[in-house]
Amino acid sequence: MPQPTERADRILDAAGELMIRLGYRKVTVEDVARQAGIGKGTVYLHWRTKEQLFESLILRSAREMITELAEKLRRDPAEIQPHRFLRSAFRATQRNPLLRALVTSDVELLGSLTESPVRAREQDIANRYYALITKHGLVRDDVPHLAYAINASTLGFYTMSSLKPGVPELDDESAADVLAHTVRHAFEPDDDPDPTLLVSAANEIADLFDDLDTSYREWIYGAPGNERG
Amino acid sequence: MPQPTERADRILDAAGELMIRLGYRKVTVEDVARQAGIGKGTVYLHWRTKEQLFESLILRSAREMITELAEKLRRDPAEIQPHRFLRSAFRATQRNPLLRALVTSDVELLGSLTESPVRAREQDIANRYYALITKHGLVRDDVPHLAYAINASTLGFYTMSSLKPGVPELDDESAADVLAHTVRHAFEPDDDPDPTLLVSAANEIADLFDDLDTSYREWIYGAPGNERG
DNA sequence: CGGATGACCAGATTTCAAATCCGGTCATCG
DNA sequence: CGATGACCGGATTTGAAATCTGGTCATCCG
Repeated sequence: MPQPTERADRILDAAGELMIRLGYRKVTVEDVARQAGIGKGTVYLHWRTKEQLFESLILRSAREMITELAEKLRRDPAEIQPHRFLRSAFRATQRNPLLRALVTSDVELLGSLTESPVRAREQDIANRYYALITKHGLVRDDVPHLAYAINASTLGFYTMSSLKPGVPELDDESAADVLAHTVRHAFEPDDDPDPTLLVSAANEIADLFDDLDTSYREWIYGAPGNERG
Repeated sequence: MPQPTERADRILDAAGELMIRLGYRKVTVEDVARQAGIGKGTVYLHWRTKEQLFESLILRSAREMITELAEKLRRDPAEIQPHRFLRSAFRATQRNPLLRALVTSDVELLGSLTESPVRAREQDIANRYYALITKHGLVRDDVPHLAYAINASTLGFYTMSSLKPGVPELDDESAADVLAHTVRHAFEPDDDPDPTLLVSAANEIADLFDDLDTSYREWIYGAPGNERG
């Protein structure tokens, strides 16, 4: 059982570069191995199938994003406010082609990975976040179907460029501002939240993220012998 | 030059039924003719190409929707308020498979029609509506990039079911309510608008819709001899 | 006559079998 | 004992022949 996550990372780097260029379908395991400077068989010492290799790749991106958000949260607890948090999540997603492909269900890039369990996990995190901000009173209490509401009103920002060629494009920064405005007014109470309350809420979700970070790490680098959750 | 829009409508009915069942690509002009009880050549007395026939079909649906919205607007000018108007537009779109396919860029159903000029027209109407509600003070004045904002935060409601299998589905009625809530709080002023102001705004856009109605009618039923805009 | 029709044409699409490719294994090598 | 790539069978691609279909127009009614 090879522990060296360093080699696993090299393989994932190779897979990532090829995937962004060619898409899941057209990348062969042999391509990945060659690009990583190892033999094909070696890839299978880390993952049982091509599919699991690429799921790990996406999960690594998700993990990077979660880590980044957790850090931001600890540095500035006000970041827990929906309009700030969802703005950062949007920016982080837009910056990473793999995550962008994931939320837009980009078949070109993801191929059959569209239905991968990673998506369900992301949704799971989102739901925990919603529960938490609700509990801490960071969203107004007259919003019907909060999870649906936030998901729906947010989703369009991710898919605009691919679905609405008519509307003039907006740079990510501006789009993020618009998203923040929408969330701020549509879902948050009019008054600014109590700062001390922000701290506890921020810590709570940052802790959750740290847990996820660990479990993601396990999944990504876990040797093929270990079964999957 | 055949004037009988009655026959044109029968052809469009046939095309519509087949398109919803099979999608643009798999419907043949001969199928349409047979279903309409006429000869294939007769179809070409009304439209120059298969593509224009199906564009007319979609345009007819768009026209029905516009007519319905204009009526509603005249009956109750308060319908001009963004949250009311966009709610109705959403409901009307969801009810019509063709329009739904149009806003979601459903390739399965639309085939190459995805890039048809109809989409640009729809966007054009939307922009005129935005300009009008802005002029009449029906949206708050601190919203950055209003057109983009409304488009983006609205779009997700249309694409939720196809892009987010994770989130529990919501019936159209409830989803429309959520949409209305979002628009009301994100983009409208806190205070309710002046009723007399609503009337003039409502009339103005209803007039615009009547104009569009006429020009759509021209396009849909115009004989192939007449050139296209 | 003048509107309606369907046989007809060329280009596009589908079919199907042969050729190639690729995910996954495992005997062998260092 | 970890790493490798030749090898296997099922999946995918290829390409040429067969079929289909958008669009035309000579002919046929009313």
